[in-house]
Amino acid sequence: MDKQKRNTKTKQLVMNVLSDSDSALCYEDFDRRLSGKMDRATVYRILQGFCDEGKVHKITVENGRTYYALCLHCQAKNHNDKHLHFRCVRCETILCIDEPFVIPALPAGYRMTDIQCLISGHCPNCLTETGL
Amino acid sequence: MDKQKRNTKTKQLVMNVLSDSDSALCYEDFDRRLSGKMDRATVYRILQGFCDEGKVHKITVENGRTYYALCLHCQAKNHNDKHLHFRCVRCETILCIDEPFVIPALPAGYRMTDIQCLISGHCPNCLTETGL
DNA sequence: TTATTATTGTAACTTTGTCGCATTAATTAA
DNA sequence: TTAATTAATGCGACAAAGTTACAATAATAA
Repeated sequence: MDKQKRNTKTKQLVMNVLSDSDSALCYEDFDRRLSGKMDRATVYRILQGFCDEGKVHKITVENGRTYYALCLHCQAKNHNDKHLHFRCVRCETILCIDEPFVIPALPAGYRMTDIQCLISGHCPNCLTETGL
Repeated sequence: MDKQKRNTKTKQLVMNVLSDSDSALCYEDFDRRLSGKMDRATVYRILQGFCDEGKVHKITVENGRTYYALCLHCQAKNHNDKHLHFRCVRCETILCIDEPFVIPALPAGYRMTDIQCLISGHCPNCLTETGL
């Protein structure tokens, strides 16, 4: 029997932050946007809850931080599959690339349940700004 | 002017641990295999040095840990490209898949410099053991 | 053998994230 | 509307990952 969830003010606030952003956010981002008014443990718990519900997905980045993004296009059932993420090495923005991509084949004997693909590089904005 | 590197005993020990393993290792693994005799900061510094030299590459995993693996097949120049890694969710082994894979295309305006692709699932050994 | 300086160990520190527990508040029943 | 139930929150303590400053040590070159 699952615990039933409650629709609290804090959850709404976190969800608003997610909705208002077009890129993935790490804890620091949430803390800043919530003006430090919400406890760290609460933020993490709420985000983890959203992940468990399939509303949000996690992106683990080389800087050791975890980023969270709303699952808009992949809300359906297999929201764990086919995630392609992009990280700009200049402005450090992390975002979801919504275009489908070819999932790499594994050698015989392996079974895939999830795939995380993170491409680093320059986003369009930083490319123009640096003139690369 | 780059600092010149020195070939120290500690570096050799760390390199031996890497060579003796057929999977990627996290700090905890190094510490265990080195019997806790080497300082944490030293281990991290040496591993970071190997990464900078292109001998080793990093894999960042959802558990928040960083794994390190010898760059055997991709030793050449563009060792950052085309990495496909596999993580067994049962035995927690992380390894490099040496087969080439199709690098996903980015939308126009983006430039890729690196790609990290981590596939989670069951490895052949755990598949047989669990009878899945 | 000596001088130079890269490397190491130590300790302190930062950041990320988790956990137990008392308190608060959302929901349900009365 | 009020009272009862229990999910959710805030707090504090904690653990793990990783970094940094600095003094001591040890490769390398002279």
